[in-house]
Amino acid sequence: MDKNEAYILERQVGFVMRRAVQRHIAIFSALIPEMTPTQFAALAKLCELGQASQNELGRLTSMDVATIKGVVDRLRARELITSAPLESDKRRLMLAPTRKGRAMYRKYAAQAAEVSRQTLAPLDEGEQRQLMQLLERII
Amino acid sequence: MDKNEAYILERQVGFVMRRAVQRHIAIFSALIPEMTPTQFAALAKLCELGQASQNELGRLTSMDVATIKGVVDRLRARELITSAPLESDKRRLMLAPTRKGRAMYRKYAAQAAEVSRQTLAPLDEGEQRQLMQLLERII
DNA sequence: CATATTTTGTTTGTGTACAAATAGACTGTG
DNA sequence: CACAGTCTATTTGTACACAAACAAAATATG
Repeated sequence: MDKNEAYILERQVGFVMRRAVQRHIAIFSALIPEMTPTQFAALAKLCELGQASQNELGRLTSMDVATIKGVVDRLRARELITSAPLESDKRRLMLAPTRKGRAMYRKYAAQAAEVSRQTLAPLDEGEQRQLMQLLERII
Repeated sequence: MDKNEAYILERQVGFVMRRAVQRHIAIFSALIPEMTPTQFAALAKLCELGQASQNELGRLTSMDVATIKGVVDRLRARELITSAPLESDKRRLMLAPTRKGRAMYRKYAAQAAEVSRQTLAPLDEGEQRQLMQLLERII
């Protein structure tokens, strides 16, 4: 059994990424305690689009059908978005941000960018770009 | 409102890391459907240590007290680890892998390394090292 | 047109992940 | 010794994340 064959947990990408995500979420919830990264992502994308079906929003934010349903339910419960079945396609549930939802998005967009900055703060600008590019390639 | 100030979800570290983790987990569960990355991490660390308290194992695998409890419960239910209160400190729950647990670890250690390889496959060796080093710095 | 297939959404079950509250055991200090 | 503070584990509640099974609606195809 070669020493180099040893499985070292701390050197596995999955483990390191999981920890990096944990730190990121901690930073997020310190700066934006009002909502989760996931909820903000859905709200931000919906504000960007103006409107979208639940399924569409899920695809664009990388959440599966069950996950996006829960996120949408919670956003709607807080009156940040509305939902209504589409007349022309009764399967689809069209979502749109409320005035309150758009205000919430505007209020926290800068903070959310700050979350990214703080997450990447240990790196200089070139390294930040590098990391982002490398991450995008392993998606 | 400057265009450069726009919040673009797809360019936020948190979002990109979340997607990279999703892909990693998908690769993991394709190669090792028998257990989750988290369960394997706990088992691997426990096999490396020989034994550890639940709390210790949680710290070493970056799982909080509630999370490690659930993971330990499931590993114990599958008879991959044992647990027993420590005589010299009755607060602590000492864990150890069973023979079956060690066999499971040995069986999948190579596969787990392969999961890391496939996750990083889009990158060449230098880029892989770079990514790992950058990730470690933002933990 | 009729039906097979696909798409959208819901539900259920399992598994992380974390906050907060609780209880019991230990340790340190007066 | 007493007891305040700390450590370990448990419990409860909330929130992703995904698989699988289901129903209803739309689309494709023969």
